[in-house]
Amino acid sequence: MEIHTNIFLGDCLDTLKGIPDNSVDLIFTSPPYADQRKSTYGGIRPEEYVEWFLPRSEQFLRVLKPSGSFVLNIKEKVVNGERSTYVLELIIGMRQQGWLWTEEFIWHKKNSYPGKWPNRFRDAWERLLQFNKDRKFNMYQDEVMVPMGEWAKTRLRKLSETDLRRDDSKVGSGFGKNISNWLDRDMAYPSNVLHLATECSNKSHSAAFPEELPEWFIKLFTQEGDVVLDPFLGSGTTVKVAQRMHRHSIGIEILPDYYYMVKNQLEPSKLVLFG
Amino acid sequence: MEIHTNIFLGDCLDTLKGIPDNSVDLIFTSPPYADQRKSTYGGIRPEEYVEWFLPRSEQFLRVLKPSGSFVLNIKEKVVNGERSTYVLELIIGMRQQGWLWTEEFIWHKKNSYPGKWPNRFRDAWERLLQFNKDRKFNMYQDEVMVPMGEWAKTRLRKLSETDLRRDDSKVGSGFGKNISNWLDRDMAYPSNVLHLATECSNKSHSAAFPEELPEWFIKLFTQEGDVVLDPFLGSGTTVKVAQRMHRHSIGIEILPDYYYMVKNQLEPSKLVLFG
DNA sequence: GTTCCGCATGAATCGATAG
DNA sequence: ACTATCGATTCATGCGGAA
Repeated sequence: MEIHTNIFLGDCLDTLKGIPDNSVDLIFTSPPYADQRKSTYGGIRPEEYVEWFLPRSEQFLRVLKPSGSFVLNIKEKVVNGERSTYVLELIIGMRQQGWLWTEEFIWHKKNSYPGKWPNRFRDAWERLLQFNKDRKFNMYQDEVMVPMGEWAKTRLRKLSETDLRRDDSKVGSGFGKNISNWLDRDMAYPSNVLHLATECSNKSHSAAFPEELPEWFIKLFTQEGDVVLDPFLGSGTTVKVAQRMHRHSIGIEILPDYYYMVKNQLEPSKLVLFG
Repeated sequence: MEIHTNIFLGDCLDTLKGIPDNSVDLIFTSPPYADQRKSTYGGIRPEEYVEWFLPRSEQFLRVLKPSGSFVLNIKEKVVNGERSTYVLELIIGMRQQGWLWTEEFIWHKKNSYPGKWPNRFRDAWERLLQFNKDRKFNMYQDEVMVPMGEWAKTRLRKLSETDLRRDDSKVGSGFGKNISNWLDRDMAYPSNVLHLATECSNKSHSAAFPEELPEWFIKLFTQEGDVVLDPFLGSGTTVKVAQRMHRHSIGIEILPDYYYMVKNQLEPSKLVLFG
């Protein structure tokens, strides 16, 4: 199967108009945060953020399949000693647009940026807002199971005997599905809190998020051959991970520097055999 | 110094009118969440939550000292497959009321309620919203420093003040002192993510939150002799902890059953020497 | 006294069933 | 159609009794 990784140079508001309705399985992105300093990337001011974002999320809504999900990594800045409210207003605005606000995951950054302020601690978490188009959407929970706590080890010893007997009878009837069910007993489903370290800075291009972040949501919300979109590509982490995981992907970036950097780093489209 | 622990039976909207302006150093509370605890509290519906809460938070704003903080423990429930937005609207409404939304702490509940659903993982976190009246407020960061390193996190997370004292008296010479030396060596400031387990099972009266939660914020935002208010007292965790920590406290509870239960559990006002 | 094991129990959420 | 109630699912924790 050939995996297509297409990246575009431009504003996603315009570029997305060339993307058909209902064609994307997962949108994962970390947009430029609102920033006081006009000079930096994007440089949208907090008070303008919602009106800047909503026309774009309208396009996201259009291109997303009804079975797909939109995961938005965002965190409000501190402005004048207060947390800004633009993320709250954004959620409310997107719901009026037709989005369903399904869930808010927390990304707990284990090694957050150090620092000390008189009236504030280090900010060690970010929001991962999950939006959907429809109440029924694809979710492959088994793909992200995690090892259980300590007590499982002692539990398993006792269970194993009856399990084996059950497995034997099942095997006799020709189906071994229960084996994996029981073997998976040391695995549990995760919660809506993710513990990931921020990417170490020994890489030349510091990304906004570690590869584990898009990887987790790509596993959770897509299968191989599905289409992943990142409309604010940045350093390209999302499409790199998508390509590695055998998902088609579309990336859009407004800044030429980032665009060409990502383009050079990506492997060319190629045949990928799997099965 | 005598520590006063006053609890009132009634709706805080009315009861607070007897409390003077600018007289409270910390408000820590966990109001009944929308549609939760219906059997006991009647259950405020999500659509009515903001208009129910705002008149009360107006009183909170009045009684809080300019140097004080208001910490609100809350989490929105899922309604018809979506997260409700009443908490977001509440934040926006309180800012219009004059509150500053200084920070949002995350309480990561390591032992969240179990369950499996096709489109959702277990909810393992709650919000701890910090509001202030003024940009300058009291914050005693050194009081909540934590040991550094992985080993320290697991070993000492639960080491409360009483535990430390017990170690000292038990060993007398060597071990306790080693621990405290080691404690002093590399302490770090915490972040805005708190890891605490919920209290469950066989405690005499299960509280909505563990004692560590009010304890942490009482340490952070007050000194001995300051005044702590919990306008939705519930099982009384906040005032019990405040009393133990030598802070004056005011608790208000609308349900007679809870009120009398807490009243019976509290130690009578007494002379407390500290220095 | 320790360590180990069993068990109850949560600020949950969904889907089906009933008025 | 819209609301209220109920059963099923599931995992970390702390207590109490047992080895």
